[in-house]
Amino acid sequence: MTIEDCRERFKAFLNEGGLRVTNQRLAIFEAAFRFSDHFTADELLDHARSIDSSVSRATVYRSLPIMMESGLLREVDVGKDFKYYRTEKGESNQQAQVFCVDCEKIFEIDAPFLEWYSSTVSSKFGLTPISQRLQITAKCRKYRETNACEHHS
Amino acid sequence: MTIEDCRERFKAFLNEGGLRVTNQRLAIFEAAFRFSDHFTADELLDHARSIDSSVSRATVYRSLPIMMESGLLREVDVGKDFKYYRTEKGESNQQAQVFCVDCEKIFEIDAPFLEWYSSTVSSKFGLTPISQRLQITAKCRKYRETNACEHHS
DNA sequence: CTGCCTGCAAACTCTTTGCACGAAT
DNA sequence: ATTCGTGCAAAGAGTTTGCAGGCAG
Repeated sequence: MTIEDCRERFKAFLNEGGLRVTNQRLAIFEAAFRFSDHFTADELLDHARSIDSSVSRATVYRSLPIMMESGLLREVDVGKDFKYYRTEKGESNQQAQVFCVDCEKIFEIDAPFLEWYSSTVSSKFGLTPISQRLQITAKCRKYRETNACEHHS
Repeated sequence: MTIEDCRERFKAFLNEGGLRVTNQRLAIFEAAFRFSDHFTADELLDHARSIDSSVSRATVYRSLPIMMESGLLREVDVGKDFKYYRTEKGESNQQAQVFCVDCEKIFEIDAPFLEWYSSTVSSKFGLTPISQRLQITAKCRKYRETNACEHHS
């Protein structure tokens, strides 16, 4: 999906839900989609303000759930005390994250077995899976030695 | 490992690290090992206080990292704004969690492939895995309908 | 005795919320 | 004209930390 597709989908989602298409919401949308990568709520606020300086922190936090419900945003929890987000442009939903505690980057990889495995396991407990995530925490020796690494997430 | 083994291991860990064996630390240890299941920092505080009423919240929070370093405690993050903990009595470290959003219980299951998979993936990025977790979020239809379920974690 | 440990309370971080004003439909 | 949306500032939750006194070694 192109960003134009996503923007239309976002507007459609707002309309369908009786939600209003405001400049702030659009600015937050644009800011989110300018990240090629994971970002935090704080970083999103910065970028959104560079597009529309009136955007407030509260509106960012109020918009995040909306974008997640629309399926355009995904929350990534790596066990820190804040969350990362990532736009969802229609890729596979069966991904795992490798989070490096040294360079603090997040790498996404395909894990095609995840969904199958989750439903197999859940059904044993009489449960229905909503989502699954495989998260690997790792360290980077190169970064520890040189305080830099060529990784890009 | 029996709880006695674990207690000795804990004391040994403290001694080796030049840390002191205080009544509070022992009370927190005992409290943790009386849980057969996952618990929160708050619940741990309650139980520890029933053993030694002088235990404070601060000491609980200061003890948790120590117990994790000793390998006797594991942190379980289910994406809520607080963390769960679980004592580690020497079982497999290759487990996945199924977290039910309805009854809020956590089910642990063996996932023997996890470690292998993690190191395979991490090495592609030049990283060394520290830990991995597969976490499945699920819903319980029975609980939603009857507000009760017979699950036990 | 020495210095790590402790309880207390305040501080911190990220996130959420109440309120009155402002803007989309 | 209606409502929903917004910014601001304060509240909230869980966790961490500075400090003065306390206890283990």
